[in-house]
Amino acid sequence: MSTNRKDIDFLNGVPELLLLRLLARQPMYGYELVQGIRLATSGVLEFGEGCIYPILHRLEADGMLCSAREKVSGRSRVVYRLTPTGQARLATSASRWATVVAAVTEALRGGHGATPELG
Amino acid sequence: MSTNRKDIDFLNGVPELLLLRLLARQPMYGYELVQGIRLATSGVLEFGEGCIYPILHRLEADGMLCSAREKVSGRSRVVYRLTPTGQARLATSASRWATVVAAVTEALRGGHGATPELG
DNA sequence: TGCAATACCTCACGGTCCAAGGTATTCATC
DNA sequence: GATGAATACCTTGGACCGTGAGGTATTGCA
Repeated sequence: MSTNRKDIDFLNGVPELLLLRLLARQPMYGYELVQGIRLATSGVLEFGEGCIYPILHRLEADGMLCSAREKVSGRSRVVYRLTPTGQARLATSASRWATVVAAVTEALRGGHGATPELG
Repeated sequence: MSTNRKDIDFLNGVPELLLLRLLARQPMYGYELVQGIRLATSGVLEFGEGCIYPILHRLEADGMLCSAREKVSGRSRVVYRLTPTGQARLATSASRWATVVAAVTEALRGGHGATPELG
């Protein structure tokens, strides 16, 4: 029976990577980042606040980000900035991403040596 | 503290995709698929049996694969084959993968002109 | 005989994302 | 000024995936 399991979406780690990338460009606040990811991917990827906020808190706890309440457009918002540690993390994370993409792409194209003898 | 947590590996759904792809080429048995993924990705990606076997069972339960005990090299092995449903799943899954990769790539390349300095 | 590799399987665990809810403020419309 | 939508932040529960460790049995080699 075909279960009603949702399709796997290949998104493990992607929200964190995109948050780091957006914050490398400029400081932003949480809600703005939720919209920012949608815009940066032309609407293809969209992550809810229940995904984004916990990641922001975790990254800050790990020293990748620092936050500050600031007035933006006359309103108090929690603005996040990338720390040097966070920049390093972005570099390694983006590199890992490229490695995985290259490996999967190679496998999908049906590289040659991929066939151990069945006999 | 920074690094008690393992880095996210971007591998959600990748084992299933690669299994479908390898089986689209030819029938294979479980242990062979474990090695096959390593070979097909030049050793970059490696998934243990604790990852592969459950996926094979689930895909078979969903009608994507069919299995049969067969004699290979004089030994009894569980050989898996891709069904038409599995082939369709491979197509949509590979397409979804390409979409995600394109979207993330777009976001990663997004305007890097300005100084990453505090705004 | 002993040991490694092959071959299949299961389970508990930690981690990630998602859906759904809660609170509070601002803004447009009536 | 009342109403509702959008903004803005947060937490919780659950589903699911991949990992690592374990179990069993067979085969091949020294």
